[in-house]
Amino acid sequence: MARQHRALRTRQELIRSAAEAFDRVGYGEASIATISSRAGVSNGALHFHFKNKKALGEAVELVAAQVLLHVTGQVPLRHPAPLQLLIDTSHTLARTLRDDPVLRAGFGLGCDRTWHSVVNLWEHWQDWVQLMLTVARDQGSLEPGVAIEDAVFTIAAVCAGFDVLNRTGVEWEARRAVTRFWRLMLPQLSTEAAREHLSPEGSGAAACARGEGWSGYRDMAGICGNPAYC
Amino acid sequence: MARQHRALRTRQELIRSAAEAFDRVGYGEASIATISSRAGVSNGALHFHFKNKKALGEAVELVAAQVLLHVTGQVPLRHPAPLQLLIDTSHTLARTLRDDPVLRAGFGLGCDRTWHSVVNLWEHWQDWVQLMLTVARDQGSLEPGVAIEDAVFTIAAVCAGFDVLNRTGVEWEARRAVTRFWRLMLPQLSTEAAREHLSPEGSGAAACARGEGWSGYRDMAGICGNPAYC
Amino acid sequence: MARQHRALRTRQELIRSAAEAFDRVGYGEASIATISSRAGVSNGALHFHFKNKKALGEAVELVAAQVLLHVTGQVPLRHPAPLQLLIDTSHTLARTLRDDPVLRAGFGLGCDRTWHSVVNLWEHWQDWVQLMLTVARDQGSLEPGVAIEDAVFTIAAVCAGFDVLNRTGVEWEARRAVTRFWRLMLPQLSTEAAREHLSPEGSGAAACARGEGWSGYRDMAGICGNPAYC
Amino acid sequence: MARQHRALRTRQELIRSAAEAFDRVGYGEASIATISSRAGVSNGALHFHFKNKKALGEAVELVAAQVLLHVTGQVPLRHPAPLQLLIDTSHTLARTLRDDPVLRAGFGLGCDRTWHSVVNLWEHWQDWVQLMLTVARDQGSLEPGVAIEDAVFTIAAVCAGFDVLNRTGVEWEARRAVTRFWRLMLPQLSTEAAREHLSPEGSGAAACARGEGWSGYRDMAGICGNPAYC
DNA sequence: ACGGTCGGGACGCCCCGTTACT
DNA sequence: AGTAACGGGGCGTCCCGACCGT
Repeated sequence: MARQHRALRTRQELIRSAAEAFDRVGYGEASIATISSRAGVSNGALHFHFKNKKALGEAVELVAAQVLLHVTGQVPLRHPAPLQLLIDTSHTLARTLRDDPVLRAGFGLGCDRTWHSVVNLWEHWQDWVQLMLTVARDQGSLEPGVAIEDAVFTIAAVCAGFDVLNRTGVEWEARRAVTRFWRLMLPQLSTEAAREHLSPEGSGAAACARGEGWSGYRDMAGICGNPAYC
Repeated sequence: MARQHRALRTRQELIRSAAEAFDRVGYGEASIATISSRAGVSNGALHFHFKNKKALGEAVELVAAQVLLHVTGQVPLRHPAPLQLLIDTSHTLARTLRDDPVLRAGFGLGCDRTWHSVVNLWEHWQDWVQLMLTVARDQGSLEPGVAIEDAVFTIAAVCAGFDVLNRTGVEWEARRAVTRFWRLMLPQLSTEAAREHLSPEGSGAAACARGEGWSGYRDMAGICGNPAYC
Repeated sequence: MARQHRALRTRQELIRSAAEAFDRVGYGEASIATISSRAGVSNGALHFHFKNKKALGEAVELVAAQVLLHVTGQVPLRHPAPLQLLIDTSHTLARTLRDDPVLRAGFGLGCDRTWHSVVNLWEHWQDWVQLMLTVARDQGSLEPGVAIEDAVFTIAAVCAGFDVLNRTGVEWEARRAVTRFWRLMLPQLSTEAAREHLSPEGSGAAACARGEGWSGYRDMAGICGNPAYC
Repeated sequence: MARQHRALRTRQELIRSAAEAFDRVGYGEASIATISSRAGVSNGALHFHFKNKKALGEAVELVAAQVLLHVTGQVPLRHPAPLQLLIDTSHTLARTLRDDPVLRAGFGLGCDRTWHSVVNLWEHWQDWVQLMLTVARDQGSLEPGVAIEDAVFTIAAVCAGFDVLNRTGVEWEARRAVTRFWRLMLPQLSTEAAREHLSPEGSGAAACARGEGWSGYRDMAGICGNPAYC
């Protein structure tokens, strides 16, 4: 039992270390020697837990997918303000993307030519955005003139773009960039009536301002409780 | 003289081959053996023209920068319709990005963790967008309510996002995606008066529909005429 | 435990093989592929034990230094006949230099333009000669007229010269050459009284004649017991 | 004719450059690219004059042999003071060895494991020493007790040793070292009568003190007049 | 004749992912 | 779970030749 606990920890450390390495230099350039040493275990230990480098990469992707699911949360089909939820979640995504190496690695692997993804996180995100917009339309808070597909593409692209631009070293505060986007897009998207109850900087702004950022591996530990991945 | 011509050809082939390889598997994973063989020359020839793999990467980036300059063209400070020019150029960029491996490689290197860029194409593009919006504002065709910076960030991010989404394997037609974006954004950006003269699918739509896509290395040959880069 | 024994053997084989290669073609020309194959292990095994070719060279030098220390032995400050000890040791050095590839490689690296030494064996030897002559002077068996420094330089140079001349392919028996030198030099160096107890061909001549040459890697194994070097 | 003159110059530059390179890093490590560039010509030019690297090495060795011949000069069988001539020449050799890269390279190649010599300069020198001692014996200025062979070996070894020790980076002034050696050896070698006319520091000491060192490539140019070598 | 430009292969060193055997 | 070892390439360098100007 105690031993299994230790093994779990080792796997988590390995996944974290791998994610950081993938995020830093990409999948291909990340050496498993570095990964294992940064995780504080030996080469042999890594190959005990993960057959391959590929298996390790898949594990990282799967955990990242879990994290993304955790960010989007359970989608209430009858949410009172779906557009605001969309805004808030986009902010959370940007923040998590900044702070959680695993999630960042997961999205990074998605456009890493060195790696063949098994899950497409951007597609997941895109689907979720589409779902929210559909809910908004049903609920009547979406401006009738806009085509949902147009909005979905645009929103997904912007999020992906922020991520890329982050990687290129351009200096900007992600939070502000997202706010800027919504400020510009919101009037176009929402009906006049709904607009005044929406805040582009996120309704949970206060919480964020208090510094409640990424919650560390506490969450991932929960996710990793799923024996299938860790 | 004839010999110089041959060397020039070799360099161009090398740059093209390198760009394709970088685009396919990223800088780090692209082996120079593959690059040289795909260019139809030997390893020795490659190292005769480029001291390093790094030097090769820099050459690709510089040529890509030239291509981008060629896409954006000379910016006429007194353009009759800057917003339309912005739209058209964004379409051209998307198309070129789809068809020209060198440009694609150039942007790809920008977010390749394996590579340390010397030029930031996204920044160039961002600057150009900002310039156009500023011109539009001066000219009065930009809606007074929007902050230029908000728009710049959004537009740049969308373009980058389209590029990334392309890489992730999501299937969509780039042309349509760009059009979708402008259809959504334009009403917000332009004044009522200017709006009716703007077409989100690009004013040169006819030309594009005729299949006048990327013109091959004819252009690059011209660019490479500059002895500083090739 | 048994594994450590195997690793030790591998390292020893590698050092021996490297020394032979360095001695044969010099540091720069000695390919690590040859070294590892001649040691009966793979390329990877070599790099497991030695980070670099440089590290391998340093190991060879350090082991050679140990061997030299073993040849000079513990210097008894109150030796009954320091001059005879000097003579005997010079013979031993010449013999070991002929038979032990590691020591030969160590001295060879010292004047290999391809290699930057970390220890200077010739300097060590020179210091030891100086020490012996000083002891001889204190003891009164050194002719008062000779300056110690003159003798040190000469003796050191002769030893080095024998080594070089060996390498040039000139055929001569080292033993005889050393004897010739002492026969010529001894009358000048020692006092009349001491002279008749000194034999230029070495006091252990009988042992040498019996063919008790270099003892193989038995000694080196002992030296390599020191975990710092092997 | 003028062209031939130019070609001669090129060959000389090449040989000089090669000698310096060989002396610096040894034959194997000296790249012909470096050699040709340091000579101010292109790779192609080098291969026009010398078929391959080996031919270049042989040329260096032959020129060095010429230089050595120039140092030893014509041996007068009836020299008034052969021992003094020996001393003087050994000093000249040491000085030239210090100053002339070609000669140094020649001797260096002799013990370069990377290179298979075609001429053995040390043997040449050894033969010359033997000749001088024989002349001295005939003339009666050599102490009857010493065996010529003993002396030859010793003297040759000392000279070679000085050269090696120089390479190892031990700091000493060559001139003084040679003097030390003769001061020690001379009383043993020469008859009582001859001894007082011999100076260990060389009879041409004054000239040397005036700084008349190595005469530059003026000599080599003469030597290289021999079309067989250059 | 003399020499420069361009290109071809062959290795050399090092690193990496992976695997047996404890 | 860790130690030791394997084999495959990757990059860079090197020696050389083929071809073309003067």
